[in-house]
Amino acid sequence: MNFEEFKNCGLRRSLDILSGKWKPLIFQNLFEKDEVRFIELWRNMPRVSKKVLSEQLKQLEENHMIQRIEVYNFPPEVYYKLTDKARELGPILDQLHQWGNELAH
Amino acid sequence: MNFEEFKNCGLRRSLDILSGKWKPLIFQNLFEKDEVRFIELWRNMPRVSKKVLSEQLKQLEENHMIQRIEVYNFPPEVYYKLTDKARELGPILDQLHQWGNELAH
DNA sequence: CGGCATCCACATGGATACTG
DNA sequence: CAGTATCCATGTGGATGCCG
Repeated sequence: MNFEEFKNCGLRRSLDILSGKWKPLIFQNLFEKDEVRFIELWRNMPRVSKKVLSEQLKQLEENHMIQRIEVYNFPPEVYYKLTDKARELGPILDQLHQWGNELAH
Repeated sequence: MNFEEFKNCGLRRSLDILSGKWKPLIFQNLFEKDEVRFIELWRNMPRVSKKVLSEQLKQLEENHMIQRIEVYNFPPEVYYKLTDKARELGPILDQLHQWGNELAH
């Protein structure tokens, strides 16, 4: 594999989608349920600002990993759910999780 | 999974090890052979400076993903090879690669 | 050859306040 | 409630040069 191939290779694309400090935790939260409301997601990761959480969700949406579902209320209600393609990542992330837990530290 | 658990969870650790612009390409090069010499590795990714390549290799070494083998010559010869633990990543990265290639783009 | 030193550009994420 | 706007600190990687 040379550099030009690498730029667009599947591995590079996958890791780019997963890159971001809070992405794995977002995935883990969304795997557990069908839909999760923004505020609930945020309460599960209180160390992140809403700005940053919004950014990461927007990136995941652009990458077709999540679907954004807005209910037109006041106050607003917005839910996020994983796409089918994202759910395929489940078993792979489980393996990474397992492998990482076996590391000495 | 709450935030405190997440900080040290296996998934976060795995992705941290893989994070870095050139890490996947380093892995792919090293998977193909037993040992690879520094200069050969560098020639396979000519868009990266030697400084950056060195940094990424050092991080991988600190994470016990590669072993650094130095031959005391002049000019110096340094080889890198994957550890057994790193080789376990092979099948997982293959799945990520496959999944990434199936994405519409 | 295999680094390291230096300097720099840009991206990422944090803190806070504000708004429809 | 679900964002945006603004400002800022830090980190990551690129460019170049030097050195044993």
